[in-house]
Order: sequence, then C-alpha cells, then structure tokens
Amino acid sequence: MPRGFGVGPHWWCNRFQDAGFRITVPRQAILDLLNRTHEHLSAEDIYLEVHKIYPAIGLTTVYRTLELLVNMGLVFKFDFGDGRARYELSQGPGTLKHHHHLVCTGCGRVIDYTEFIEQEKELVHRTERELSRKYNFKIDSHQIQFLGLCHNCQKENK
Amino acid sequence: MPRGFGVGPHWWCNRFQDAGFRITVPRQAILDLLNRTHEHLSAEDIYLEVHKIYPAIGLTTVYRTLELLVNMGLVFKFDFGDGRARYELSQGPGTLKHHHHLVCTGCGRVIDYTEFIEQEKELVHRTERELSRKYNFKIDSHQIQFLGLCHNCQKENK
DNA sequence: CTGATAATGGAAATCATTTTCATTAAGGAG
DNA sequence: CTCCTTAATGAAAATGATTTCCATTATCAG
Ligand SMILES: [Mn+2]
Ligand SMILES: [Mn+2]
Ligand SMILES: [Zn+2]
Ligand SMILES: [Zn+2]
Repeated sequence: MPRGFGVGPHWWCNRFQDAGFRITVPRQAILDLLNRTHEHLSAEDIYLEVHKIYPAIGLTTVYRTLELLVNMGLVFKFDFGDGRARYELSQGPGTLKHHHHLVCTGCGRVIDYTEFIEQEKELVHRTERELSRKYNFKIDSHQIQFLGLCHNCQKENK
Repeated sequence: MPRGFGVGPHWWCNRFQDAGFRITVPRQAILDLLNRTHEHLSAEDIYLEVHKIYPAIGLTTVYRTLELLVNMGLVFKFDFGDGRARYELSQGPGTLKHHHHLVCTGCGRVIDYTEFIEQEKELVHRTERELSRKYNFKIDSHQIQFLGLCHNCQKENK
C-alpha cells in the first residue's frame, strides 16, 4: 500500500516478471536494503532493518524471499560458521566485484577480498572444465573462504 | 570399561596427552570411526554408528568431542547446505590427500576432488601471503567448494 | 589404590528455519 | 477502473540441530 515506496522500475523487475513472480512491497523492501548495503546480513538483520521502514513485514516472508532470490541467482547465501545464514546481493550496480571471504574464527568478522581474483578465475575455469568432464557435474558457482584470526583476535590469544 | 576397545596407542594419543586432554572411550570410538570412513558424517551419523558398538554414548558427547577435535585441528567441519554440520578427519594414515568439494545442490551428494590441487596450492599460498600482509590476518585454513548439479540431478531438471 | 576433577549423558532449553493456515493484495481480464 | 484468481503474506506453531544444565562417572597423576 505505501504508494510510492521504492516504486521505480528497478533492474530486477524484469527478472521477476519474466519468471512470473509478483513484485510485492516486502520483496522490494528487501532488495532495496540488500542493494544499499555491503554487509553480510542475516535473515534477522534484514527483518529488523526492513521492519523500521515497513513494520508489517514478517520474518517468515524474509526467509521466503531470500530463498526465492537465491534460487533466482540474485543473492548469494553463505555460512560463516556462526549458526545463521548470511546473504549478499550477487549483481546490480553498487554490488562488489566478484570476491571471496576471509572469516575470523575468533570474532566472526568477515572481510571481502579481491586479490588474485584474476589468477583465481583462470584456475577456477580450468578446474570447472576438468571436473565437469570427469564427474559429469554441472557447476553453477563456487565459494572460497580463508579461515583464521583477524588483527584484533591475534593479540587476545597472546 | 570395555577393556581392550580400541586400546592400541593410536597416533592421536600424543596429541591428547600433550594438550592435557583425557583419552576416553567415547573419544576413541569417535576417532576410530572417523579414521575408518571417507564419508562426510554428521554428528547424528556418528552417534548412530558409534552407538552400535558402544551403546552408552550420548549425542551430547559426540557434539562435544567433535568440537574438541575441530579445535585441535584433527577434524574439519563443513557446511554443505543441508542444515547439519559434516565432519571429516584431517590427518592420519588412511586420510584422503588435501582436497576440496563438489556439492550437488539437487541431492546433496558431495564429491571429493583433488584435480589441480598443485596449481591451487601455489595460488593459495600467494593469496595467503598477500592477504596476511594486507589485512594483517593470520590464515589457518581454507575451504573451496563448487556448487552445481550431479549427473543424476541434471536429468531430473530436464 | 585413591582423590581431584575432567568428561559424560539424559533431559531441558535454545534458536534458526520451516510449516500451517487463514487473510491479503498483485495484476491480468473485462 | 473494478473484479477475480491465486500467489504472497504474516502470526503462530512445529521442527530439528545444537547447546546448556547438572548430577553421576571414569580418567589418570600421585
Ligand atoms: Mn562478501
Ligand atoms: Mn572430503
Ligand atoms: Zn577477529
Ligand atoms: Zn545430485
């Protein structure tokens, strides 16, 4: 109902229409939020944030929408080991370039990195080609993450 | 109490003694199982399997032991997206070489692969060096996984 | 062998995510 | 613009993996 919410025809509207999904207020609000942050938000983070501007939102809808977005390939879902899934927009203007993650096992901090992404791309492509052939496996995406201790957490453990 | 269970002084006994942890029957049983399988077992898988040979085991102990083993670096913990953690022995004879995973998003099947591990090692080392320096981040380990559809699941989706 | 206490296991508690189901609202047809 | 079909929503309850509590047990140094 909030006439004129995030109404402009965003880049994702076509994706929805083509797939036959309805463009609803909750979906727009969630996409708007993801589009405007670079953080790795949990479902609850998103619920709380969207709730501020659209209090009628339900946590269930957040989960459902995120699942839809992941299936559509618009959103990445990650597990950084803290017991809750984290989400990040995969495309669109304002989105970070292709990157991977550095996860601190001490405090949970996550750093996006893009170093060596070019060399990595090459290796990944070769590996994908080889694995697809050898295991007859159709590869859609990949995840790379380094686990360790961030600056702060290194001191604490002496 | 089962005198003569998996009693022989296994390779991990020193690790336990050095760290001041006790070598108990449940711990031995869990390590024995992990040592003898190449599967990616969940805590409950392990509980059920160990339960056959040592019925007194409790699920709580399985979780606690696995956490300990992960902290000691003897076991890897993975999330393949099916809502439960999976565990794999990280070292010892009989352990697979350094490898990564191919995860089917259709049926959950996980394939270990070692292709291009040598080239990968090089890249990983360079990346680690660079990231450690740039972000002052002490890297302990890394995970790489490819997501996609296995042979069977490709057909089903037409 | 014995004592201090680390480790265990059952039951209850947590907590993220999913399911259920009655209600609402996209959006195509008219 | 109004109607109508039905996809989408949200509150509440259910689920299911993992954690916490706490009384009891078993390891192992002395
Ligand atoms: Mn990121
Ligand atoms: Mn493996
Ligand atoms: Zn940290
Ligand atoms: Zn499959």
